[in-house]
Amino acid sequence: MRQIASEVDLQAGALYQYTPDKQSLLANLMVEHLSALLEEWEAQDQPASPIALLEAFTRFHIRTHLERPDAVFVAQMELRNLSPENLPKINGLRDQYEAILGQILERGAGDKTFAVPDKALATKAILAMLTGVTTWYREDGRLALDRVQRIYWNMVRRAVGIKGQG
Amino acid sequence: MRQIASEVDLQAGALYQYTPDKQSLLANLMVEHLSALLEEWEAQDQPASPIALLEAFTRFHIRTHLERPDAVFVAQMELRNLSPENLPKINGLRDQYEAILGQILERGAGDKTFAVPDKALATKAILAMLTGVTTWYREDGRLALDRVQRIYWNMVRRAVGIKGQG
DNA sequence: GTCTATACTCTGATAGAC
DNA sequence: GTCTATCAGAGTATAGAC
Repeated sequence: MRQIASEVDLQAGALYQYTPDKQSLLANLMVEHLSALLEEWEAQDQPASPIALLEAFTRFHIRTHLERPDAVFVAQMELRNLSPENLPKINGLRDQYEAILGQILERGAGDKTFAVPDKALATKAILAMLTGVTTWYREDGRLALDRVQRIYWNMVRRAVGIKGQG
Repeated sequence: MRQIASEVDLQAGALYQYTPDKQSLLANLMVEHLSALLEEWEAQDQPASPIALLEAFTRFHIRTHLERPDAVFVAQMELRNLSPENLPKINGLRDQYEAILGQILERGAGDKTFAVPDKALATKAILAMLTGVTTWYREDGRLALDRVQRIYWNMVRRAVGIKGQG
């Protein structure tokens, strides 16, 4: 709390005007992060075809996660510090987000565009792969965002068994 | 330290017979974890063909990581708590491990068995995908290890552009 | 090699003045 | 709404007895 206060040029005690305690602060950060992702996806143009939709989601996930490295870091590293009261709420939001990809895979598998033997597992695998960009991406690195998105989309596309283009 | 001591039925002070301080304890845990992975891979039978080698690595990574969930958790979550002296050593070991997969992709790309546009990126993407199993796998869950290995291998195989089998 | 006791520091949170 | 001052507890680590 003292470190946070110092970042905003306050004394630690003054923070308690803005949060009842540290746990609420953490939980709210995570709720806002996940809610923002969900809302931003909803607000986006969503293509009709499963392939275009999967590509849109892939690019969306990479872009949004690289835009907020701090929030992503907190959401990943501080899960274990959520109280038993707050954990279910955050897990619910994570499940909602995961369900977006799950449903895309479902649709693509339904009309035989994708070949995924286990949709739940493929969902988790793809999300882990995509979220992984946040661990190595540097804005001043050798790869521009669009190039990263292309390369990952190429792997996702092949992982779900879409034919063509090698 | 008090929690650790209690787990082994000691008082906190007694732990300092076994480690000079907490930071060394953490660093040693990580070094041993990563070294064990490297040694275990070296000791394994290593197929000659890139495809068989990639499958062997995929199954190896999943199996070993599911065998030591605690070590994997610590290695992922406590990186940020390594001192500037210890961080480079651990990063070096991580790089060594990553290089195993990197070289496999290199070989497969060299003889045109794989089609990977960016080897460094594919390495990171595949590792993130595979390591992700530790976040959801439960021993009493619906999927046996071998089934998980098969499904992931199927996705890895396709992600690197190996033809056939859908 | 383990214990008890303790030094010292840091932490989250509260009280009361302004 | 922010400050100073402070509390109670926990943290790592050390000292000295056994």
